[in-house]
Amino acid sequence: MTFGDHIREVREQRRRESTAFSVRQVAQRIEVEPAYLSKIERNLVPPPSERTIRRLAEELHEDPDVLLAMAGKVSLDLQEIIRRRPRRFAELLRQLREAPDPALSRLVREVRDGDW
Amino acid sequence: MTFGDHIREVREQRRRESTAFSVRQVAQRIEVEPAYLSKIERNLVPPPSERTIRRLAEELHEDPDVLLAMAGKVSLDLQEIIRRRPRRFAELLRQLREAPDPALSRLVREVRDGDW
DNA sequence: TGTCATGTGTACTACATAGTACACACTTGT
DNA sequence: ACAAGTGTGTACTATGTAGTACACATGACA
Repeated sequence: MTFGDHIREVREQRRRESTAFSVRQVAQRIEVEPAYLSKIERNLVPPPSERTIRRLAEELHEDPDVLLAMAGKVSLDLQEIIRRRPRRFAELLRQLREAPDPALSRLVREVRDGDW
Repeated sequence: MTFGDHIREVREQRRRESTAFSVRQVAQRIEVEPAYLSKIERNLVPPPSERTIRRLAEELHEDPDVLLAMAGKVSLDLQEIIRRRPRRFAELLRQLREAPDPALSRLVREVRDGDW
């Protein structure tokens, strides 16, 4: 599923409950032209900038990192973290590339809880 | 120190030993115009593309991830790893943002050795 | 002394990114 | 019936990215 398809689906879903989620109204709140949002949802243009994706995420209660990933992007703050210590983070990420999801999940939890 | 400064320094250093490291010769081997490499080294243009940075890294025996970081970029293969599981990797990286370097280093080692 | 390589200044270009602006046809509530 | 809101087609634009092409002055060296 493309970025545009997903946005359209989520927006329409919100719309069933609230009427305030027309293309025009959402576009106005995230400060882009309605025609542009329409094109995004129909995949007539590439996904928008990180800034616009973040506003969309907030408006639709979606995870910004997931939306960015669907758009083929990585959050600038994550890039910044990597850039500060490129060797260590590059090695860590490449080691974890093929890690099964439960293992990765456990690692995240352990790091969070300080058990390491 | 900027990307350009660093490249100039490393290239000149290699040159003291080998004569094959003039701007022109290196430029030819990495397949860019000499004038362009010259401008890169003097910071007259922004750092080049990932592709060109990788060729420079190989030519000068430098770590590509470090050069990319100096250029304000993150390797596309690392971005790809994050994009495949954005939630987990986003959380992991943000948790490790402030981790002291020895701790990070230990974690990398532990993951590498499978002690986890 | 001529030639050869060197570094660099200037001008230009192709393509991508991230949108805006406006008009139009259709539907819908009153 | 009509005003208001809706989604969208078309045309255009500004800025960034990633370079190329060529000419020129300088220095080395045989």
